[in-house]
Amino acid sequence: MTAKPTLTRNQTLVLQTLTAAVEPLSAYVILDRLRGDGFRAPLQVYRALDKLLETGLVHRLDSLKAFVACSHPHEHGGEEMVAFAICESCGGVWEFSDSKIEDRFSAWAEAEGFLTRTTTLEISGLCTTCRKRADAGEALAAGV
Amino acid sequence: MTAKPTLTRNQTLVLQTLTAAVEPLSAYVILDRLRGDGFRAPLQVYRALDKLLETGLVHRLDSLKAFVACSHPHEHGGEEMVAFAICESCGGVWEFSDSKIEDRFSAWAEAEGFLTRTTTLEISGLCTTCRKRADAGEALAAGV
DNA sequence: GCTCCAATGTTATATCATTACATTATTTGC
DNA sequence: GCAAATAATGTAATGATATAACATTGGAGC
Repeated sequence: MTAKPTLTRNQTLVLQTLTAAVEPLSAYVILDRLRGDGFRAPLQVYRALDKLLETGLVHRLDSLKAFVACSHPHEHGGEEMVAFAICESCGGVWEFSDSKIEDRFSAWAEAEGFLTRTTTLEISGLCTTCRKRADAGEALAAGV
Repeated sequence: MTAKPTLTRNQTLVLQTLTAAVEPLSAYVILDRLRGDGFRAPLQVYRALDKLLETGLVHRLDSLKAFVACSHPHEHGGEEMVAFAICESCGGVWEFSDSKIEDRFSAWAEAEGFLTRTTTLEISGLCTTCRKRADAGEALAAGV
């Protein structure tokens, strides 16, 4: 909805840093990676993040206290309910949305008269790759 | 599943504090409320919380960095996927679960080979009471 | 009593986030 | 263009949340 939000220098740098990273990054890690670009204080990162979160270009993973670039190529700033799967082993994040999930939350909210503003939907565990590796490791440890 | 976990003194005190509170409490607020009972350091609270979280008697609301006593009278320590609605205005929390939501997350996980360990499902907004109050306030402000 | 292990106490520190205020850029109206 | 208004930035200090490390205590089982 927000039509092409032109980003400032700091916002661009923060977004680039997140986009280049494979894992979610904490604000302080972002800060460290941008010291070469003149960043000196956490607030520079947090302020850029605030704007990026507003426009939906970045998401905050509450369960990790970390940030990721939005992987949805399509719309930004929308109201779509988005969920994340986070691998505890490799740190990978999968962003997905499911209209049925959204429907059920909406149904609950409507029944209760609750007006939903923001959502935090995160599941943590092991991704398929790490799960297989863990299984192999356990098998080895068990002497199989 | 965990059959009647006998709580220690500190765990009991922390749980009582959370149960008595109407809103979620941060660890440091819990600490302050228990100073009269001899609590002196954050770790005393966090350690008690760790155990209470393990057994499912308490939940952590990641989006608030705060803790609430579990309102489910039935089973504890179970694997049930539980969701929370949090009112940004009054601080109230509603705990609910929906097997359809659970099913959809499970379906996604199964399709991706993801092994779910923990979930964070939180929606924030306005509860029905606060929403009505807000509407009334706006109407007033608009001079209606 | 002794041993083992879980729980506790205590200090220090790590990590995450915001307040407050001064300064610089950018836009807007004229 | 130019001044006023607004948004973004810089900087220092502080607040809020969480954990590490290590010493001590308290029971359960023998």
